[in-house]
Amino acid sequence: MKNEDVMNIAKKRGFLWSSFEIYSGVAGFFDYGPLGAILKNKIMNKWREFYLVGEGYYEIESPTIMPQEALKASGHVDHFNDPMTECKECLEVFRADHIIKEAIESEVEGLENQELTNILSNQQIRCPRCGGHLTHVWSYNLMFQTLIGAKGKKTGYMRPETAQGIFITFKRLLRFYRGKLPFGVVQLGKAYRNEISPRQGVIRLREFTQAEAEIFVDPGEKSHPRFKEIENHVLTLYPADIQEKEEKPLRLTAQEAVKGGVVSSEILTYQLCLADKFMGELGIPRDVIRFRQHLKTEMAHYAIDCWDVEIHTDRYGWIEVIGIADRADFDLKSHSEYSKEDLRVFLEYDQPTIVEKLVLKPDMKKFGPLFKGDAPRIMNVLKKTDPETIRNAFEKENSYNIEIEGENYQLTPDLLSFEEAEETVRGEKIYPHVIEPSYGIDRITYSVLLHCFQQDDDRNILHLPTDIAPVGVNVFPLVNKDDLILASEHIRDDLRAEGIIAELDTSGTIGRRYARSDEIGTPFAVTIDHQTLEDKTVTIRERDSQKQVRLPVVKIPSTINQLLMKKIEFSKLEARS
RNA sequence: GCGGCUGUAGUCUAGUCUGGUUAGGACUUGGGCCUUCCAAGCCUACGACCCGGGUUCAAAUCCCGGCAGCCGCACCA
Repeated sequence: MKNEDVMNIAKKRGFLWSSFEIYSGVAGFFDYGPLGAILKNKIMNKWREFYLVGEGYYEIESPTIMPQEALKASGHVDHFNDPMTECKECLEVFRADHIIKEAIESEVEGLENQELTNILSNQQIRCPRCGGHLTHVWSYNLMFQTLIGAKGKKTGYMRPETAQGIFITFKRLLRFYRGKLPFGVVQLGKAYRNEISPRQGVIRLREFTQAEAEIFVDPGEKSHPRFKEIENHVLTLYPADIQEKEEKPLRLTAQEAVKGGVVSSEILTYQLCLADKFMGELGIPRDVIRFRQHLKTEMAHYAIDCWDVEIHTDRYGWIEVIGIADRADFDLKSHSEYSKEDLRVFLEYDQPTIVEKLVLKPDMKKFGPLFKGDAPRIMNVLKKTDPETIRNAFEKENSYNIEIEGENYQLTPDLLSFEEAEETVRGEKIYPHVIEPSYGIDRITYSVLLHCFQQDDDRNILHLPTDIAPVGVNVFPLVNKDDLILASEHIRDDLRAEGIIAELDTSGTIGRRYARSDEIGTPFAVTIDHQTLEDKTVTIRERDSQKQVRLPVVKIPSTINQLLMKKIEFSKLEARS
């Protein structure tokens, strides 16, 4: 459907409102209204059904404010920081590093703003559009910065993604999973990016909700135990080379995608299928979903393979709603280096292997007195050096020099001896690779509204799947007579007691009530009429078919519940009655 | 961040150019009448000049600034 119609209805009926409206609003922020909040929660809960229940991944919740160090390690402090410059003449804004790179053809990544400013003036680089002078370089950081504590000495940022909370707590998680790969951890929550000029409604938000899973796997074992279950699942794949050739996307089964090397691994393909099934259960039609592989140029340097799940929209074209990446060992390695914590996993071999090894034996009686205070430092370096190198040096030059912080130390054969030793190696420590499906919940919610909405003549219908529709059932007295209203109230209360969100509407005529009910996507309506008072039966009306079935009042709550949970079909009820 | 266009009830809109009485209409919504199945009809009520400043006896209307939206540019690890 059309963006405009959907957004109008979303606004009118309480799904989505732009935030801070009475203060004229702030771009990039949206409120979920009463129905929107339920819908979003139901989508998130369905996600949990897939990943927590289905896959057995546990959920964690970490803070939305993160200290600078953590984001330094993740690369966000440096890479999320764009150096900008403005032309004083035509007022055009540019990325300073891009301009310089083009002008002098050398890499300037990682330079300070002052250095970039100096290069701009020294090299007399001018505005590429009008030749005007450029201003000093300033940083535009896409992270929201804040200060932690009363004295505000510690810099913090609103997290730009939920994933980092999982990587940072990896050691604890590994222990929780008793040290064995593979395992998955998920987090659902808010993330923040201070976009320069967000202008695409709920598609580009400054505060948005992510649902991310981090699946830690053995780098040598990227299969999936349940791949068999999905091997015939057909996906619409749009690989990088096909994009470059400007050809049409491929329709392949999961098995074909793996065998043909289209997707880099079984587990990644499994994740694509899972995402496809998820979108299907949200009522997104097949033909508006495709899986687009990142081009080499757009893929982060550490990623092995990355696929975006894209949904087609009339307004914004194909939009990314899910990113599924093989991030390799980048994050854990980086956090290991910055935090000095060992974030590796011990992988035990099937069979222990015995290796012949040269072992270095320093003669501490001579070593200590000779180097005195420096001895521990030298020992430290020696431990990291391959004994073979040292022995070779001794054979050639009868000495081996090491340099530590400018100081030079000479080691001679009398200080060290070598020994051949047998060592049993039971395994090795490795950084697991990370498979990351990352869902943009707001974009998905928007896509669901967009593609479930339908206009037939004058009738607006939101064809939401029954299990994510905000209101489960509406209860209507056919006409506003006291005894019918009273009976309706009882039925509504019975439905609520069953755990169903049920509403009573007595306003306007019956047709108007059905219309309102359809427009917010309520799958069923129960109508109370004169016959109800005589034989204790009511009708259930199905939103999509507009058909009605008459059932005894006592059966209503359980029947509606089963219909909503998709345990029975409405057409089966029809057949029975 | 830049430029152009725009901003009147929940929605669509008249009025703005050319300043002047109580800002008009339609739909929606609330209440009522009627009504025994899909936005019918009748009565009735609620509801708006984006915000701030300036000019003027007087500003929805003219001017300046801000905010927001749309379009184009730029940005989008």
